[in-house]
Amino acid sequence: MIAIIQFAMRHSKQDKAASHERIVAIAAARIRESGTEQPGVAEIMRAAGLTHGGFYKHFGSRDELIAEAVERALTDSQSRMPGITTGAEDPLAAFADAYLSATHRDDPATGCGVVALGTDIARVGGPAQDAYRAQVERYLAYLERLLAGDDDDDARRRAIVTLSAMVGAVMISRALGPTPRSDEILRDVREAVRERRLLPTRRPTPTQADTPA
Amino acid sequence: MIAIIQFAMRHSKQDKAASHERIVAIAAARIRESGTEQPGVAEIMRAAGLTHGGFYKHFGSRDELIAEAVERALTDSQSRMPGITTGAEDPLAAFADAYLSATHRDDPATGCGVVALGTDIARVGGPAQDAYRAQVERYLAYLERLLAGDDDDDARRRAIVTLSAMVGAVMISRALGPTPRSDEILRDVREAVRERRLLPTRRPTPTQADTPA
DNA sequence: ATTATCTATAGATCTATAGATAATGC
DNA sequence: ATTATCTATAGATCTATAGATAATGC
Repeated sequence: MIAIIQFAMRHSKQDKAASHERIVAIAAARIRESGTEQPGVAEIMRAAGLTHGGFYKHFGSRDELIAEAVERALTDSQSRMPGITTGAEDPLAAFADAYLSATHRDDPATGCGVVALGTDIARVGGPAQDAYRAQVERYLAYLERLLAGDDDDDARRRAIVTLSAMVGAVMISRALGPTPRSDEILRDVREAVRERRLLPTRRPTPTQADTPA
Repeated sequence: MIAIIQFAMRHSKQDKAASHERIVAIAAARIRESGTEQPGVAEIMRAAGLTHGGFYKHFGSRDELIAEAVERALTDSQSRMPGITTGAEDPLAAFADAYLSATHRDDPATGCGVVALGTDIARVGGPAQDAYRAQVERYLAYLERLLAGDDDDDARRRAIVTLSAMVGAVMISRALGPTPRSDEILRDVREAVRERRLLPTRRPTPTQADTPA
């Protein structure tokens, strides 16, 4: 009665590893798009070309997959960093251009996990939160290195302000959708980062307003 | 057999309005804590001192409540703004102090919806997204006003960069939890905003590095 | 009489489990 | 023989609905 076309059902250990990898990769993309709660086991397995019943031979629970997927989502962006910046004349500018692009805004699934999972991570906690902390540290170390070489040693503070502005800009621009205001936000923050005008050395002019109007 | 103590069951129109209000207020808090998907109808109604069955006399669907709750969550923060800044010697500093505080980080339920709902809003869409856009506009207009009066008319761009940094800092600090790094991020961005060192006028010194090391 | 709320439940969906099936690998 | 995957389903949870109950308000 019911004819189900069954193609490519493999059973080797190698194939199991490939299945596991596919499940995690798909989950890592889906949770960046839709959060850690929305995608169900059945949907993820279907997208991996499998049925939901086999899921528990790969993971002890849905939570276990989500933890692994969060880690993957966060290291994903990191692994794409060298391709963006190596060989660039101005690595910071290249990074800002890629991070604060409409492409990044419009495709959270393949983008930075620090933005996409920002509001979910505190609710998940555990190893996923550790992975988040580690990725923030990597970003800060990276930005600090790129921002050093200026005339004072405030690179750490500049890295913090720069990361905050970049992450905030992408989150807000995504929430707005592809509107002119959204483009404007990406562009203004991109230029501020490129021109290194976030937390620059205090201007020498003593005309600082102590009491604002 | 089953004794249920039934207290304060009222039925006036006035009480219905009060119930509606309570449901929305509770939902607005819960979605900032846990996202727009997690809190269920039954849980929200229980928190409002009601049973889940009565819900559909107040709202056509759960989605309808969520839309109203998102709008409430976003205007909530706006309505608390005057109390923070009016009468302050430096309103921008007062705003930065409140926004980039550990208190705000540690209590999303009563905090800014632009941060708390940032990753959810694009998924919800509709009137909720319009409410988000409106709140971003209000923040930008407010910051632009506070940042004007400097020596150039870049206030709009500074408002964009400032809002991005503030929103990003609170989101990241929340994701990290109450750690030293988290405190550091809040503090550094707070000081950068207070000192108006985000996108200040380009320094007059012509020693700008055109070709970075 | 009207209606705000309550109790009870239908229907859908989701996680997790049990047992069957069809490959791999000794 | 082992095991990766499949089919089928139990159990829990959630939205939404139906009908009962107990107030308000004419």
